[in-house]
Amino acid sequence: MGTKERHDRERQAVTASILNAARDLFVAEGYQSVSIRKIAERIEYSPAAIYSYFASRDDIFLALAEEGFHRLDEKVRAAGADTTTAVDLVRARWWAFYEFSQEQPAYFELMFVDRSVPRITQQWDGFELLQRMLSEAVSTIQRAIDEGGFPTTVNPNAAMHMLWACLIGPAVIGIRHRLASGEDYDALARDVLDATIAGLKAGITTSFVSCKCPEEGIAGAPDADRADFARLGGSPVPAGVRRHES
Amino acid sequence: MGTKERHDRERQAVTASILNAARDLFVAEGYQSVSIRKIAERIEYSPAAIYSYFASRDDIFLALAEEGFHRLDEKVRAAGADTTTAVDLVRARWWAFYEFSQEQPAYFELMFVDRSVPRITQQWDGFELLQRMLSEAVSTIQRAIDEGGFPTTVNPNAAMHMLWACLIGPAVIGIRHRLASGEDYDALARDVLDATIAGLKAGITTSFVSCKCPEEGIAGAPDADRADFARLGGSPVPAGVRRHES
DNA sequence: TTGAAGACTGAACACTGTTTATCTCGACCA
DNA sequence: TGGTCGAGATAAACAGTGTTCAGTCTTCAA
Repeated sequence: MGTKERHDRERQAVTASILNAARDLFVAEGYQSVSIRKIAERIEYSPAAIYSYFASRDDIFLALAEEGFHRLDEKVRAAGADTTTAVDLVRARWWAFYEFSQEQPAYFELMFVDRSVPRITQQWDGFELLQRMLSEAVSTIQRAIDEGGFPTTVNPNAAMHMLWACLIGPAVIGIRHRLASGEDYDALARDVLDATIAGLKAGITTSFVSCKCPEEGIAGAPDADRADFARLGGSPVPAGVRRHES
Repeated sequence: MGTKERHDRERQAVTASILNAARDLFVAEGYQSVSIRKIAERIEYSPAAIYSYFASRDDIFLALAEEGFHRLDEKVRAAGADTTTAVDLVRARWWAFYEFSQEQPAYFELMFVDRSVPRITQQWDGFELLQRMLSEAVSTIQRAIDEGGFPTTVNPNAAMHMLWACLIGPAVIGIRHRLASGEDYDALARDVLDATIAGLKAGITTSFVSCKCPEEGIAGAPDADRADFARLGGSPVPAGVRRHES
């Protein structure tokens, strides 16, 4: 009885067409101007039909954010193939992270900058990928420490978070065109990356510690129910964001 | 004939009440949820009335952004009074920048993170203040170089941009709650600031150069008419943002 | 053949920023 | 004092938004 299978295939096809339409609009005009009605028009369905595939507009963006993490992962993995030292690999991969922000500003915005959209929790489909990307980044730094590129006093997890935090700045500045015309965005990002790596090499004492046991962290957090387990790409569901709730 | 003066005073009073209402909503709920109708309700005017005081919703936010730069300026000036070295003063003032982002997230968002809102050009009222803040930040770094806290190879303007860029990351991560619960936002920001300062002390070669003559920069830029002279807080007017233009 | 389940739609609700025609009222001049 | 002019405020409308819901229509199993 292949009817159910066919049904599932059809549902998947429509789901994919919604995501395709959303992605087209989103890459072309930025995600703020992607509306349910525009998507509906593209796929030749009524706006209401979309709500039997995605619970809300944000859920469409959540799916696109997952796609974004896949794209970022691919780009980062491809970077630094020609490097010899682990420190150079760290540099090349985090430079790729910055490049991604400028090549795919709409994705980057969704994944790291914008409010409320990617509600990334342990339940989220892309959570495992995210965890893998993070641990990969940490282990590359660990290799650099083992090779002697970074001092042994460097905490690889803190260093990973620092590189990430440092490069979000130049990325946001680039996406939002916050420099004077004539000033070089890439040069600023390069300087920031160099300074951070130099700072790590200089062996600063870091105070950032990551919570190894999320359950404990959640239980101990003051706003445990809201905070859930947001990480890097994710934010908790802000209270009162859904307009039509009350 | 005091009628004109009284008229002007009344206009100013209504303008102020619009800004007060906008600020109240904006600090309480974030600026995304500030609507013309909500402001109108607060000041007991019709929504349309607001348009004889501000040309658009964004112009209200532009005024609030200017206010934000004043607040930031005050906070930064007050910081580091107890420091002895210029490097410590640099650290204290940029730490104040980060603190401002967490204490006044709505202002910070408006000033540095969000799209399209602060269209800050040379014509803008707050431009002079911004220029003064920037040159103050640069000269503090220059003092640190003169004192021997930073190597003489450090370009103070590049260093200022680097510190700014580095701290925007932790600020955005904090505003958007992008860490796992249990992880310490302030610790991450502190580590980033320490690493950047350590990197500067280590004497990296910067490639960022600032355009000293904005006119030339504008003329030379590919999209000169759109780019104008956006700086730090500012972004050019994005094409087609105003919905009712065409 | 019937009934249930699912997909889809049109219309509506409650919003948003902004524009326009209209009206009111105070100030000025004759 | 009476008339006129203009600034300021408004109601209503326009075009858009996300979302919900009652109803229709198709498909499929019993």
